[in-house]
Amino acid sequence: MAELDNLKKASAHAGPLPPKGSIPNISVDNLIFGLENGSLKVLLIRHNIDGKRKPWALPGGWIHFDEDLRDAAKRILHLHTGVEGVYLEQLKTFGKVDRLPFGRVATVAYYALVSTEKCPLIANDDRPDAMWCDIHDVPNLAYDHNEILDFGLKFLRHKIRHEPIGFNLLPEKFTLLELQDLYEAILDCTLDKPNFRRKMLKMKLLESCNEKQTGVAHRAANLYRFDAEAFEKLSSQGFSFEF
Amino acid sequence: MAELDNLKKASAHAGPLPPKGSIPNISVDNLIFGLENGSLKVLLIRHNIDGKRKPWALPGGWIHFDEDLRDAAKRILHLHTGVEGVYLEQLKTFGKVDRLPFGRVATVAYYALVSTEKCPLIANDDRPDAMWCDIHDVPNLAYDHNEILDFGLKFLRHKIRHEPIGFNLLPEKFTLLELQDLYEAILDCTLDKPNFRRKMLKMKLLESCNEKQTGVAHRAANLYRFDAEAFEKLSSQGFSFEF
DNA sequence: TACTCTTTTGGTCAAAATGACAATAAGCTT
DNA sequence: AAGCTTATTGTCATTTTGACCAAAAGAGTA
Repeated sequence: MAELDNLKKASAHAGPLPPKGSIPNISVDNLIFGLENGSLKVLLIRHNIDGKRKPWALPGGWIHFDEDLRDAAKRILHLHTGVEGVYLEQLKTFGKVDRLPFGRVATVAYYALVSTEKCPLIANDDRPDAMWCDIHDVPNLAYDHNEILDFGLKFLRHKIRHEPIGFNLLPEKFTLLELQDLYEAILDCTLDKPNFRRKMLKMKLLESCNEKQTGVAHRAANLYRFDAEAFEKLSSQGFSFEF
Repeated sequence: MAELDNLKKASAHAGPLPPKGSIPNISVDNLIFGLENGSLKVLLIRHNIDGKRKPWALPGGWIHFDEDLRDAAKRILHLHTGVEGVYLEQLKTFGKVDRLPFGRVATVAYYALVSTEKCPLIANDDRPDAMWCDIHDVPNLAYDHNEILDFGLKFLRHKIRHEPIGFNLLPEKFTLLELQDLYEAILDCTLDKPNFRRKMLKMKLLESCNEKQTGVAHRAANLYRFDAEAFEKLSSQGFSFEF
């Protein structure tokens, strides 16, 4: 049968194989951005196989036959790092012929923005090493994962100016200064505080919590939360977020 | 061998099979937008198999083992429609478990914007029917192709406001009114002529051809071309296209 | 309590951008 | 030459932006 030839070719590799029940030739990889003390991090893992440490990599793996792509990404992220409850968005599919040394595999990259404090990396004997790595100190990663990261970072910088996604990097309640620090960290620039505040508030996307920051040795700032409902409403009226 | 089980599962379908030399479980589909008389079109094809007409669909197909994703999309587009020389950008990968009635296939969707006059649909005995279909009159398409189209259309509307991609829908030399009509067609709104002109010219992305429009029964407008070089330069300085 | 320190928050002001619209210029047709 | 249509330029009030100043609020300390 002709198909069998193709199938053999598909699995003709000397590296990690897709386990039983998973689709050959496709994988998912997760690019998880986090914010910690005002600097941007990315979540990396390192497999230990037969006592040998593999290079750092994005957490990724194979897709089950009966599983949607995003579900697979979510499962694998949790499996490798213990991170749960993040909303994954598709970034791009990377499919160069030679991106892996074994066989032909296209990988669907997903990304998410989280606040690292809400995402503890829960170690476990079955799990690889995991770390939040500062975006400026990323080592050589496995396969084409540096390329995926570079693409994702550019994407993030563009996207944060045109869509209100930055809020995902912060805890639910945040101060305007925390939000501003986030923009400065991602865009790598400095912004004027009063002007930032004015522009952000005028969009009417922030709802005051009527609560103050605590534990600071100076005037406490007001806390806000992102008003997703207001955003939906405005969007449907043709509003377009800009920063 | 365990892998062979997976491989069989991968090809256990009763529908179109990936031919020998192609990757199972992944395909590409092309979403080609065109502009004709100020209205937005999309390129559709209809296969004839054993004299039976299949439903209209986006032009797509299987990827060769030794072929990059975009190359596959390009080859297949040409194969089915005769359209050549368009720049395809990746849109998104669609991979729901049940998106096809046979087997599990994720499809990487590519899109392009072209001026229809530059893209004649070259018929050929081996080719399916092909047409430029008005965006308002799209019929029920095969599989999840309507979903792909809807996603692509939303994507286009957002993107055209934030990146200078609209120029691809026009011939190399165009008038400001043609450009404005394009924006109005895609965004489905009306714009003020002098203001549109002012804003567009201020961005310094248009280079005058020092030529006039011909064949019109009134004052001929000046022709412009998109200055990609200027755009690159500005972009690298942090400039961000907005409309 | 009074004073200091730090950060939030509320302003001002000139410059630039926008939206609405009037007016002029250019080129074809009759 | 007159009329028609569209291109192009210009005006003006309003809004938004960028730079910067200053008052208000707490927390800690003398």
